[in-house]
Formats: sequence, C-alpha cells, structure tokens
Amino acid sequence: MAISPLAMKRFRDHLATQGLKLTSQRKAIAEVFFAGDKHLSLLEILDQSKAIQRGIGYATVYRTMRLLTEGGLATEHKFGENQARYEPAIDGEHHDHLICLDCGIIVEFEDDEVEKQQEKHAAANGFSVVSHKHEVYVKCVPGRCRRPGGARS
Amino acid sequence: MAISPLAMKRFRDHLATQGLKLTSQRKAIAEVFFAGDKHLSLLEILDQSKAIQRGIGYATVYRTMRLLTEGGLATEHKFGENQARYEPAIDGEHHDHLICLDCGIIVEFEDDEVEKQQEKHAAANGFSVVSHKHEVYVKCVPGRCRRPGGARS
DNA sequence: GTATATGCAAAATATTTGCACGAAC
DNA sequence: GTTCGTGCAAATATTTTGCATATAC
Repeated sequence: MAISPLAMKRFRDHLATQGLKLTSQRKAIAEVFFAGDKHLSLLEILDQSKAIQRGIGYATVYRTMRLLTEGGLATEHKFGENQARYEPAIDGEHHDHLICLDCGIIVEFEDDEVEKQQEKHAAANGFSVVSHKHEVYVKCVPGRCRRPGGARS
Repeated sequence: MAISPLAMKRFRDHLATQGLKLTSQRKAIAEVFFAGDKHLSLLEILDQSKAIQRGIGYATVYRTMRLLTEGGLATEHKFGENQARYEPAIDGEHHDHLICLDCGIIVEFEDDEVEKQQEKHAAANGFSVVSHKHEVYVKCVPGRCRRPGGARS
C-alpha cells in the first residue's frame, strides 16, 4: 500500500506554510490516511497509525484530521452514521458516493452534469458553490451483491 | 402557520397501520413538524412542541422523529453540523439543498437531471437508488446576501 | 384491561478542550 | 531556547435506552 507522495508533499507544504511542525505522529497519521484505504473513521485511523507509531492518542488524530480538513487536504463525511469519516481530498477534484445499504460498499463516481446543475441552481439563487456532498443511498440489485471482505472500502 | 392536513392524515394512517397510538404529545410534535418551518433540530421541535403541549420530554420528541423518519414521513439531515435536523418528506418528492455558509440560509431545489444521473450511476454499478442526500455548500455573491430574520429557514 | 407511550434520569457515543510535559525547528 | 504538539483525562454535546407510571384504544 504505497502512500501518495504527492499528497504527502502537499501535507508538508501546508505545515511549512502555516509554521507548523512535522511530528512523527503527524507523519504516521498522514501515511495511513493517504495510503489509499478510504473513508476511515477517527478510531480506524488511530488504530492503523498506532501500528506505525506506538503511543499515538485519539486527540492527536482528531486534531490532525481537523488540520487536514481545514487545509483542504481531507474531506469529512457522515454517511448516515453519527460518526465522521474522512477521505483524501485531491485538489480540485470531487466525487460523489453511492452507499449500499445492503452490503456497506461505497462506490465513488464523478459527474460533470451534476456539477453543472449545481452551479446553475446556486447562481439562480445568488450564490456561488463552495463545495458539495452528494450521497446516493442504494441497495444491491438481487443477485449482484458483492459483500466486501470485511471492512468498508 | 397552517399545518398540512395531508401530512397529518398520513401520520394518523401510519400510526393506525402499525397499531400505534395517537397521543397528545405526538399530535403536538406533528403539528410543529408539519407546520412548515423546516429543518428543525430536536431541541427546536421540543421547544415549539412544549408551547402546544406542556411537559413534553426530549425522549418523546426523539422517538417520535425516529418513528416519522422510519415511516418515511420525515428525512434526517446533518448539514455539516453534528446535530440532526428534520424536514417533512413529501411522498415521492425529494429535493436538494443549497446551504449558505455566509448567512445560514437553506434554499431547496429540485432537479430531474440530477435524479437521472444518479439512477444511471447506480444502475451502472449494480444498484438501485433508495434515497439520496445532495447538499451544496455555497456563499453569497457579494452584495446579494440576504441574512434571515434570525432562525434558519 | 391491555398494550403502547411518556418522562425522567442514566448510559452510551462522539467530539472537543485544558494543561503539563515533550519534541521540532 | 522558543514555539508548537502530544497524551491524558476531563468536559461537552448528542443520541439512545431502561424502567416505573400514565394513557390511548
């Protein structure tokens, strides 16, 4: 599971710009977070980070994820749960989600048409778009359910 | 602020069907909820309900809203807050939201094109759409900000 | 009269913060 | 050396549930 060097660079840059420090904890958290497994909760990030750097605390993960979120490097979601999940935010790119209520799978998709419509409605109401969340809750077509190995991806 | 008789009827029917009882508390909560002011939080519903029926408790509002949500009469949202807000669900109808980060206004819109695209992506991945949440976070175009009277609408 | 509902208060979840110690720059 | 970061534990915020009593049917 190779971590995106690009994302890591953006992280380093962001820290440097803000006069913040790159600690071993932040490095571990970033490695986990940018490594590819998506939509992790704070606890999941904590667990995986501890495997890299022992002794990391929940609060540090919490604060690091807030840092990433505010810096535009992460996006926070609440997929119908009462728990936040995070995914790497890749620059100007954004995608929407299909969330299967049967098997828990989360599939991402992008759609320019939807983007366009959003802009249109925003403009019509005197707004400009900052960001959006678009979550489509679905169920498996019978016989086509692909339950994941275990964890949600 | 006239309460929708249609919504009320659906509520009564739903209760009857499930063998549930129409209590004075549920009536008060439904009156508040279906009266038109949208996107209320549990506490807001509680407060307004208490004006109609004194002595209502938070747990009752909580359970009633869960009842409505599970029955398809209400939709739960978390507009970036860590607090749930509810809005009446009008049958097959669903709409999306523009949420202004500047002034807090929430504007609703409907878009068949977006619906269509959702269906398309779901089908392409072997799913069928159950429901969706589409929230577009926006900011006011300079000079066109219309800050609300106070409460969010 | 019986089954369901309510209110209270407690428990369970999640998030957020204060503070003394430690680490990065 | 100074500033920022961390971990722990406590404080908040929200949601959820247990249980004895009250109410709709």
